[in-house]
Order: sequence, then C-alpha cells, then structure tokens
Amino acid sequence: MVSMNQPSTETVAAWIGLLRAQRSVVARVEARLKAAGLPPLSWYDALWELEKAGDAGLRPCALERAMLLEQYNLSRLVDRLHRKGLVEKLPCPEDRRGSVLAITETGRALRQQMWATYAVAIAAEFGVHFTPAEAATLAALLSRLD
Amino acid sequence: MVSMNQPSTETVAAWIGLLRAQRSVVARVEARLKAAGLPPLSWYDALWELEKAGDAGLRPCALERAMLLEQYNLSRLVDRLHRKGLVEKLPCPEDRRGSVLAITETGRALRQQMWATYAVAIAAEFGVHFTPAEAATLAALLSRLD
DNA sequence: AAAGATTGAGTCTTCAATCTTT
DNA sequence: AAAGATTGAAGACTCAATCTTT
Repeated sequence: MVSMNQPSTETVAAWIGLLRAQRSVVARVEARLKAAGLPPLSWYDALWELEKAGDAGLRPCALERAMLLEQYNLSRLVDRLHRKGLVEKLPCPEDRRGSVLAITETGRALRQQMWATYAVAIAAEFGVHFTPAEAATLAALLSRLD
Repeated sequence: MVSMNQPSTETVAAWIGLLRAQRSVVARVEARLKAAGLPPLSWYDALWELEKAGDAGLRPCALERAMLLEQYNLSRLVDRLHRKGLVEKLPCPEDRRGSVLAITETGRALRQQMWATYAVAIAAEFGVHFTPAEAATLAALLSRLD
C-alpha cells in the first residue's frame, strides 16, 4: 500500500506536472480564444452544459455540480451570460426558491462559434503532444481525480 | 499522423479530464492549506523557487519564467510576500532596471510549515489514486505540455 | 434548520499605460 | 526600440451575510 502521509517522488512529479499544465497549455488555449475576440472557457463550459440539457434546461445547482463551481461563483457567471442574452432565467415551477436556466438561440450560436476556435486550440496546443492511445491513458488516469 | 485541426475523441476526453482535475483535486488541496490557516499555493511555489535558488537569489524575470506567471502578476505576488517579510528585494548590481529576490528566514520557516500540510494534502487528495508506476506515467505525459 | 440563490465588501487578476535602464 | 518592472483602473473571485422557500 502506498503511503498516504508523504507523497512519493512519482506522485510529486505528477502533481507538479498537473499544476504546470494548467498554467501552460490551458493558458495558451484561453489565449487563442481571447485572440479571436471570444469569451473565456468558463462561458463555453456553461453554454455547452446548458445546450446538452436541452429544452428542459438546468437548475443553477445542477449546473454548479456539473461545472464544479461554488454557488456564488456560478451565480455571477450566469448573471454575465444573462446580461449578454445568452441564457434565459425562468422561474422553477417545482421549487419557488430556484430558477431554471436555458440557453438561447444567441447562446447556441456563440457556443458553436467558440467551438470552431476551441477545437483547433485543443488539437494544436494539447492533442498534438499525444497519440490516441496516450490521450486515452491520460484521460483514464485523470478521471480518477473527480 | 494525428489531425491537428480537429481533436480526436481521446484528446477531448483527456482535455476535459485536465480541466476537471484542476477544479476538483487542486481546489481540495488549496482548501486544506486554507483550513490550516496557511497562505495559497502560489506563495508556496514562489518561496520554494527562491529557496532552491539559494543565496544568489533570483531575478523577478527568472522567477516569472519558473512559475509561468505574467510579469504584472508576479510583481504583485512578490509585493505581498515582501510586505509579510518573507522575501527580500535587493538592487541588482548587473542591471539597474531590475532587482534580486531572496527568501528570508521567516520565508524559509513558512515554506517548511506549509510543506507539512501540503505534502499530506498531495498524498491524500492526489497520490492515493495512483500506483507509483501510474504516477510516473502521468508525470511523463503531462511534462510534454510545458 | 437546511437548501437554493444572491449580494456587499474585500482581495486578487487582468489590461493598458508608464517608468527606467539597456 | 526593447527588456525589466510597476501601477491605476476595471473586472473577476472569495467570504460572509442575507433572503426566500422547503
């Protein structure tokens, strides 16, 4: 059994790799979106979750869990999307404390436009470093961290 | 040759894993530091780079490259560390535009104190999910992204 | 009392402009 | 002109408090 009190050399190397990947490749992908005059990744994530949810929409608390965001953080993100007309906020019939979020046509269009740049960025900044088998290995290992 | 224009399914899965890992496991490690009343990870990183640099210290631009931070971002981080007495700012003899940063005794002590919590956090939140061989694989794959 | 959601105030980050030295 | 570094203002994030409904 691996010790749970002190990380092994391998564990520390992987941890540092994770932190650095964030600041290198994720930053470069964000930079490509910005260079194309597009909003940040968090907007894409929210729009995509809402588009996948379809006509039923999503409760803010459900979107919060899907995106791993704090409640107050999501509240402000949704507010920005709403002000830009990308997301609708409807009263929730089953629970009057909450609301239901739905993507608008404008939101769908922006999501799609972002994907054109985002997909190229993922491929060029990230995918290009791995074979499909390596990417699958990486995905499998990282998925354990959820 | 893998396409560089559209990411493969495996690439997208690995990319999503990377983004989610950031928001789950990195957030949990940060939360442990905060729960122990300690400063954020970025302080640790900066102190550790300066401690490794030894008596010669580091130029801000060198620390910037080591930490993959923007210039203005580093400037403000160093400012916070300096105000807390963790880092010294000395004039640079070879280049009067710049300065040389050096960790103080207080800074060394805090870095060490942080490591006690940080090490346990890395092991418990991250390392526990992998065998040493898996961690080595993960480290090797992620290191390509630098 | 707990869950869903929002908000004021403070902190941190980002952008663009600035200053000094090379 | 370019490199090293800082800063004012604006935007985003975090904490704690708040409000409503369950």
